[in-house]
Amino acid sequence: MTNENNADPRKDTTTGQVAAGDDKKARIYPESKLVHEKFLKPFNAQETEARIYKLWEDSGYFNPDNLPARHQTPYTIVLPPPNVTGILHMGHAVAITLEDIMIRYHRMQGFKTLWLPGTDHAAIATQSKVEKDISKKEGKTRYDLGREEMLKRIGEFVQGSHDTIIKQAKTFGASCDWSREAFTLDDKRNFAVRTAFKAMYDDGLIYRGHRIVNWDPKGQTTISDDEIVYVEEKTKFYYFKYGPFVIGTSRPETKFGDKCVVMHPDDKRYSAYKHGQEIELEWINGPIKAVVIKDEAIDMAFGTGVMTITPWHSMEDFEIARRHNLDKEQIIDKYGKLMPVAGEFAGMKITEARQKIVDKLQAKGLVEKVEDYVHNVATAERTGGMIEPQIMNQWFVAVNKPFIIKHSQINGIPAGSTITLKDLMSKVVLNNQIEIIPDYFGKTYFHWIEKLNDWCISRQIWYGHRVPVWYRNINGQEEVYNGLEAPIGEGWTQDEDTLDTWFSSALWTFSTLGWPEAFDSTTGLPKPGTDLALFHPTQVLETGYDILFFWVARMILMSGYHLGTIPFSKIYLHGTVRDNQGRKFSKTLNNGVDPMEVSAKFGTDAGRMGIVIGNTPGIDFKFSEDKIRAQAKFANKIWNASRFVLSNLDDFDFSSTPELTEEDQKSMDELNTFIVDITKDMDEYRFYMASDKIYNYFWHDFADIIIERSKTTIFGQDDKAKKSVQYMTWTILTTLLKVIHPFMPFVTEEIWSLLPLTNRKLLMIEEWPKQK
RNA sequence: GGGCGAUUAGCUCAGUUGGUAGAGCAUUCGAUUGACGUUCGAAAUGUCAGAGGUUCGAGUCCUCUAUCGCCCACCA
Repeated sequence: MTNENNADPRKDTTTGQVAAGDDKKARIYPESKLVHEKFLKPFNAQETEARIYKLWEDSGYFNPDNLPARHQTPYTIVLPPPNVTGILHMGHAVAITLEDIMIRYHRMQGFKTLWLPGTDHAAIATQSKVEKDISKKEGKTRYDLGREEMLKRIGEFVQGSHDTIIKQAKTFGASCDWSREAFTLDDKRNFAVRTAFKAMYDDGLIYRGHRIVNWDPKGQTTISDDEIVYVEEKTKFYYFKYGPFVIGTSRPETKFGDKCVVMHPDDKRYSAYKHGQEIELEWINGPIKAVVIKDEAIDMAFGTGVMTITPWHSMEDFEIARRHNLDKEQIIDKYGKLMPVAGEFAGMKITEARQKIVDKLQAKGLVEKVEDYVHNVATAERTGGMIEPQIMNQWFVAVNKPFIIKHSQINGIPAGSTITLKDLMSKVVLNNQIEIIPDYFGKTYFHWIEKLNDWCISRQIWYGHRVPVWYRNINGQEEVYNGLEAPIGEGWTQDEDTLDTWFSSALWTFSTLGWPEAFDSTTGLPKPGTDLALFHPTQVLETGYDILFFWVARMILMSGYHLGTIPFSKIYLHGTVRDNQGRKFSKTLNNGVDPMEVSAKFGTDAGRMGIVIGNTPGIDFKFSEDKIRAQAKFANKIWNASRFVLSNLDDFDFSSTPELTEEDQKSMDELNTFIVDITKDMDEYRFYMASDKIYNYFWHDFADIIIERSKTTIFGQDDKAKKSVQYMTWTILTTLLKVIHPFMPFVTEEIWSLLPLTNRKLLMIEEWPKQK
């Protein structure tokens, strides 16, 4: 990382920062009135940033309500709420930078900009993090502590994470309206969740089903299909003699309850066996009776073309059993141990039982052969636990069930029409009401929707929104009640489960803007004058492509259903930030980079610019210190060029408009062309390109050519030409400071504050340069 | 198995509707006591993964192939 060729001992080769206490520069421009003494040293980001951020915060302009009158048209972004599981990493820094660029640009363009911040309680992720910490430090489980104490501990942890996150975001220059900050688990959001749940329950779109779900024995909770991560596993594939058949399996431990042997109806090898025929055979714990089932789901080419089924613990088997109305028996309990049906193996963990079962079958002469086998096993994203499908009572969102939409402003979906949630999700992207950047992610999106099954939303953890359903049992008759509040009467108990964290984040674009209070259910429109009416739908949703399904799609679902609108008109997807070798940042590799360190070392402006240039939407971005270091130099270049321009304006009349020389006029025309070009890039969300052009134009056109050339005139005798060049350099400098500001807000605002301006405003609310 | 993306200078990547190949970092040579301790000028390095096609013209559009990466999927 260090530059070994650099022999200058005064220079810190790691950061490029100049050692303090050297006043050499103080002698160069003692006579220039306009050059503030701060300019006598290189730009000092560390001294500047906190002070400038305070200036912005104190101005109140982060809050759209305080912006000057010219700001009328709303422009809204909701910050993807970071999980309160830890501190922000460079991926968050990219998001914050891009969103801040969008917000600052539009604020300068005169929009009424709202960037609404918040944090996400991240249910499972947070609870399992705190559980791990407690287990490590105190050797206790959540059951030792109990629900109340556990939630208290999580609350304390969350407060700490939250404060760090906010501090980090501010350090990175985020111009969020902190007065509107929200949390996915605060009271207002909880009310929004209960309201949303009830509406969908009443419409039959949320239902309780006794269905097969993804059970995580480690986390002791269900998870949704999207929270599964497939991990390649090398294991054995066993062939067992099963009466007259040979069956293949990778999971001998599930085979106790298998009383059905299934084959394809067209499989000629087994045409002698008829559907429904009973066969007596010797099995693990003695003789059993098995029924022959013919089903087209069987792949004749795989294994022997015959399999037994375990409907309780396999999605596919469950479906086969459902089709033929077969018994379903539980073999494995929720702790991953064998049930009494396993006989002598009961109570054993499946991992240890497997080999013992195979040994027994071997002893009975029932093992045909064993092969090596590589397959993908389902694990839980957060805990890493091996998913064990189980049949359970859980809550689901029905995505394929037709319902009548009450209110709709969505193109092609009139109010009162019958649709499904799936239709809702695909239509708005299909008809371009929502634009995805880059557009090819639309294909991925549709692909996902096509395969989408009902969304399991209940979780058996404690941290989260409690399922707003109450039960009571009177004379063996179960009553179920769903409402905004607990029912009146004796004997009701609330559902123990909590909701998937994405259920509350799916409401984020409108739960943060005053929904449901701000929504008029009679007209189907937001009540006039409310945040909801003003700022929703939002303009852009900027996030990583990795949560397109988890979050983005579900926001579209919820906004469409509850408000009859799109939640945002653009989706900007940034890539994953990787290290300079292209590896993901991870705790095990210990290659993480803390944005705070980047700011401390190179300055926030450099950090922001270095992660924006060349960061194409949808494409993974490699982080490198070299890129940041180059931009730290750029910040100083802006600083020095500003000093030079200022130092030659002592005798300039700022209220004058001198006649320009042909050459200076040409520079002004080129500036205009540049502004036109950049503005187009900004409007079309090509920040990776705009930033690169800005860097090049400032350094290699303005500094290297225009300023260099101006020196002859500045130090020459032609007074008219000098006035012209002074005007031209001053105009280009002030124009460029505005253009750079969204990208590098601190250094530009600091310079702006040192300029001899009349009618001084903060640069952050100056007008974006007009193109001629 | 299905889908998506990438492949451009030594490294990291831009290249917007097709019009003479670009930047940063690294390298080499030179300059630099009137903005720049973080400066300037110049140089070198590319059959734009490969093959075919469309076109007056292709890094860019189409087809196929290769390699790498990612996402999705209940093959027991």
